[in-house]
Amino acid sequence: MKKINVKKGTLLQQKGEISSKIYLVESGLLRSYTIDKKGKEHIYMFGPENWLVADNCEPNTPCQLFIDAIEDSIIYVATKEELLKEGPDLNALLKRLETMQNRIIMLMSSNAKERYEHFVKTYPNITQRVPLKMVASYLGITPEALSRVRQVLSQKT
Amino acid sequence: MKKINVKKGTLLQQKGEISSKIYLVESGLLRSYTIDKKGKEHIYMFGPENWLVADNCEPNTPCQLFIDAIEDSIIYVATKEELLKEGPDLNALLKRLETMQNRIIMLMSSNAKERYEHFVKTYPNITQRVPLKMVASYLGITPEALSRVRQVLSQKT
DNA sequence: CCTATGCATTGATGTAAATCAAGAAATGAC
DNA sequence: GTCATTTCTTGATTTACATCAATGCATAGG
Repeated sequence: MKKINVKKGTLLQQKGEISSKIYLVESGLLRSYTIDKKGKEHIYMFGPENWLVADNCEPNTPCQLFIDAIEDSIIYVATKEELLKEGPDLNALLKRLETMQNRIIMLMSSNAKERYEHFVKTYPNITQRVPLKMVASYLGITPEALSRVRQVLSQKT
Repeated sequence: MKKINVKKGTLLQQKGEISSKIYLVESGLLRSYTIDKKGKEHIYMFGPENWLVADNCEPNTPCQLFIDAIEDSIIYVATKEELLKEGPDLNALLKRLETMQNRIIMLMSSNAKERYEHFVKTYPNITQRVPLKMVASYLGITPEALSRVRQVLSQKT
């Protein structure tokens, strides 16, 4: 498990690579995202401190996700084989499944405003660290739509 | 790990229950779903033969999902504790993560037609076994929208 | 310091899908 | 079998959000 420093903007993994790695964030902020056929970016996950960032693709197939650093970060890198050998953290895996379940339910049932509220709950401390357009991309809405949602929410306070 | 027979329509688990179980489907078809505050149903997952159906909620907290049988089914039931003790199937877990990742990307980036095509790929053999309105609920669209999508797709063949 | 580049906001317009409504078809109960 | 209930389809209308476009603000680089 190698420890590395990366500068803001560093691309750690490209869509299409075969042996996608696992990244454990010690400090800083990563993001994983995909680009669809229309060239549009969709953020799959943010990786702040202590999060595990990875592409859960099948072994030995091209991965789907790009991973890069939104902030200068210190991260541990491991191959999936390494992690499997030493026995992965089951609790972390279950926690991950829970997060994804919540996200799926959110995406199926929520409008723009509810999605934003869900995001604030899931990532309480990173709203100020991430540009609005990335939050919008994570939520599956446009920056314009998110801007308007935040406007009405801020008027309520 | 108990083996049980359930009739079509049997409710195995309610939203709000504390000790949610794990269900391994031997034959038949289960579904897990939630009901939002407007009373609308959202299907989280179908469970055909050999699928594992479960609510990935935190231990000892109320679960989110209802689980019931869409067909007469034969299933194995286990508590999460049991499964953790005997060491869960890592490959199945990773496969599950992959499925969910694909679903999330689909929900963020696809329109009604693409969602339906994604569904047919993910569950090739159950389109005929599941009423249209449930497929629509799984895809996060209305039955009306799905009906229209299928109409234009069938004209193309 | 000034200018270029990217980001956020705001307004006008377009559009996919939701909602509402009614009828047809399928399914199930008796 | 008939009747009742649910599901599916089709059409008309509405709506939330996307798209397009313009402007204002930052931040970064020379």
